[in-house]
Amino acid sequence: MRDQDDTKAGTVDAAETRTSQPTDFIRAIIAEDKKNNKNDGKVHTRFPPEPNGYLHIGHAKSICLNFGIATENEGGLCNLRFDDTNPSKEDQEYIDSIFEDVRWLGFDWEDRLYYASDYFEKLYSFAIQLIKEGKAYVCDLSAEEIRQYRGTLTEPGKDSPYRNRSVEENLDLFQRMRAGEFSDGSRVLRAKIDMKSPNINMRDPVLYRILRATHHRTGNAWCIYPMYDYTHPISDSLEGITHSICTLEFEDHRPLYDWSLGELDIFRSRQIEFARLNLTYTVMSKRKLLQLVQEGLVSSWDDPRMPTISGLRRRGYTPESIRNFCDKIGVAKKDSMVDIALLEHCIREDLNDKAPRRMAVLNPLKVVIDNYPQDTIEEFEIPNHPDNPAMGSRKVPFGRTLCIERDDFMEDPPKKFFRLAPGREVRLRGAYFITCNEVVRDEATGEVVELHCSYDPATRGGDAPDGRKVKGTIHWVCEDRCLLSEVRLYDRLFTVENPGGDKEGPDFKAYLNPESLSTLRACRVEWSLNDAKPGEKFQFERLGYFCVDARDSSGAHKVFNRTVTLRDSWAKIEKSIEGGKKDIGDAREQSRREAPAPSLPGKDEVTIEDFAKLDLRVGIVREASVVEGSSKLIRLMVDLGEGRLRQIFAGIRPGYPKVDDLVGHKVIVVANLKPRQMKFGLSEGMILAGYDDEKISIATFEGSLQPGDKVS
RNA sequence: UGGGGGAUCGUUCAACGGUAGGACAGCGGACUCUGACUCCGUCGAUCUAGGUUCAAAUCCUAGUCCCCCAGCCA
Repeated sequence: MRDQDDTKAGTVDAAETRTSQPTDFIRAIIAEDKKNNKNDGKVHTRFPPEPNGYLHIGHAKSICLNFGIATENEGGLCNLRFDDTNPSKEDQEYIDSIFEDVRWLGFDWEDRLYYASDYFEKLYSFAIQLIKEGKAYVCDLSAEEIRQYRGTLTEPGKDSPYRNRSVEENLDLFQRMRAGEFSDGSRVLRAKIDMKSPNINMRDPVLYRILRATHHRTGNAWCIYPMYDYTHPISDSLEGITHSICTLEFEDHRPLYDWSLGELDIFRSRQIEFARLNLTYTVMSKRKLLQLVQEGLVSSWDDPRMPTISGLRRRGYTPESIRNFCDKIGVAKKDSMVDIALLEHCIREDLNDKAPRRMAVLNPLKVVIDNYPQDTIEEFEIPNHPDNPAMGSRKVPFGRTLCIERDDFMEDPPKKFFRLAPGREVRLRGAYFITCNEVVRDEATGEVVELHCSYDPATRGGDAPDGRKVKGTIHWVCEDRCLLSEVRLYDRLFTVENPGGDKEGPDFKAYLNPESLSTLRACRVEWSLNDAKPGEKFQFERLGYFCVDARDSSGAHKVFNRTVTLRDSWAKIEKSIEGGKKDIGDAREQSRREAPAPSLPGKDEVTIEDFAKLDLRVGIVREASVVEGSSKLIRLMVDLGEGRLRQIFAGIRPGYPKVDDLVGHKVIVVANLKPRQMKFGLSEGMILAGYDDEKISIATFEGSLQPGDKVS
């Protein structure tokens, strides 16, 4: 079994690991109920997955909530119950994965494992009871007819012609449904409630359908299966669930939930709804995740790019980090989209303390230390953690030829580059100072293939006795004493924040990130990693956190998954240089060095820093139309390369009597403006334009710049 | 246009008639044998319009916007 150590966490007390005391409206309700001694002060929750897919981080939120509430309350309990009422979609494989995932997350249902299918017989009896009391009837309408009779959102439904069958006939028919006398879909059992209810769920909802499918637990014992809306409240009630916590979309099912318990006059569980978790740059619906798996867009449910628990586990996430994340996101009723950066923060926070440090070179560049003795290997004792001596140390071999990261050398470096360059001295982490003397390139391609350096023997261990400092420390491995490994670099699965957000327009798969996985097969990693176990986690210094892939590694051949990069302030500097902010950056430095510039009379000044906050982007006008009811506004739909168009209202109609002329123009858009709600709609940006009292014209662009490119 | 929900910094969660606070992200700086970590600083919000009140994110009225519901799925 993999990740044995993590699995042991199965007995942790979630209340103990809680770093703060989050309070939310659900816990407030429960506290209030306890105070009033409702249910004799007992708190009993449940986590009720349907075994038709793998659990994902959204389920983790629910698991942490339900099990968390149980452990926080004296005597509180949380059941695990499979909501297995639809055999056509469910599978034992999913059940097994759910066991593993819940346990791995650190929660324990003890002896309280239940299946809705265990209640089939009781559910049937309750149905008989409803029929006898005239509260349910067998309906012979086809699925299509039921839909028509149901009415619409704005029109009431019509009573089924079978609604007033006698109790005897209903009883007979329902018993024969169970006995298998009727074909699939030919009849259903419905609750008799109110076809005119404004709540569609109350328009005589279906309770049972005929479905000949082999159930993963009950086999072929049944050919009628109860519906969720009927099964769930009764299951909760039978288990004595005091607080039945579910997601927002079930809010308007609550009247039916309450109806079932009320009409049957059994223990009243209370349903409470909260907003499900959405995470940026991923999808969270089981349907979409299943699609990714089935269409081979990812390798499996536990592909490390998946937001599934098993994917996160394989990626190198720890249960603690996920629990902590669930604490931090809170619980509320507002639809929300949590920044995946918060998840990344949580795993960094955890692994920073736990992960031993190692050195690994992903894109090797050969370095020869010319003044180092031939055929000599020495060993450095390097601590496993800079702040925690208790984590010990390991020996790292060093020799005349080394590998360093290609990115750690630049022939013509910009000012802020602190790493190796011709004539520069840097520290090899834990070893020596070296100075680059010569660059060897491939004659044909011009590519740098080797560096010749000299080392200072006096700096052994990494410090210079003369007190001289170096700006940079880089990591390295000994070329003759290292491991050749495969490293998989993962990035976000989608290129847009909300890939499932388009109701019209492209399918979510159109936004898959083609660079979500890059596999490096010629990485040089430090010798000691030879002993690394599947699932074991490390920090590769200066690169990120990595774990040994539990599926594809074998003794000699190791595969490392990058869990998450380290925070990288150099990448930001680099990006700002490339992104065309260079001029502004330099100007910023300049303005700091120089005395304040003389003020311009009569003008309100903004600083260069203020101006730099504007995110100016190239946009292409795709649509333009006049705004009825406004003499000035034109409504523009502008392409900023974001995979959707932005609506922008611009007061430029006086300059553009023929709005169609605007279509196709490249314009400059202030892209990071807070959207403004206008009378005519939301305006998501501004277009730069020039004007005097009479004329107005927008600033347009020629040339090869593309939508979304930066302008400065 | 039926019913059910929801609107607070860029994001997310608080504040329950009495100083709008935290976390993440951003920005700036200090420190550093990881451009990591840590530390310090900083930016930044109550959907709109009225009303009640000494005092409103919170109460009232009227709007606006967003989400969910017409499976014999859950």
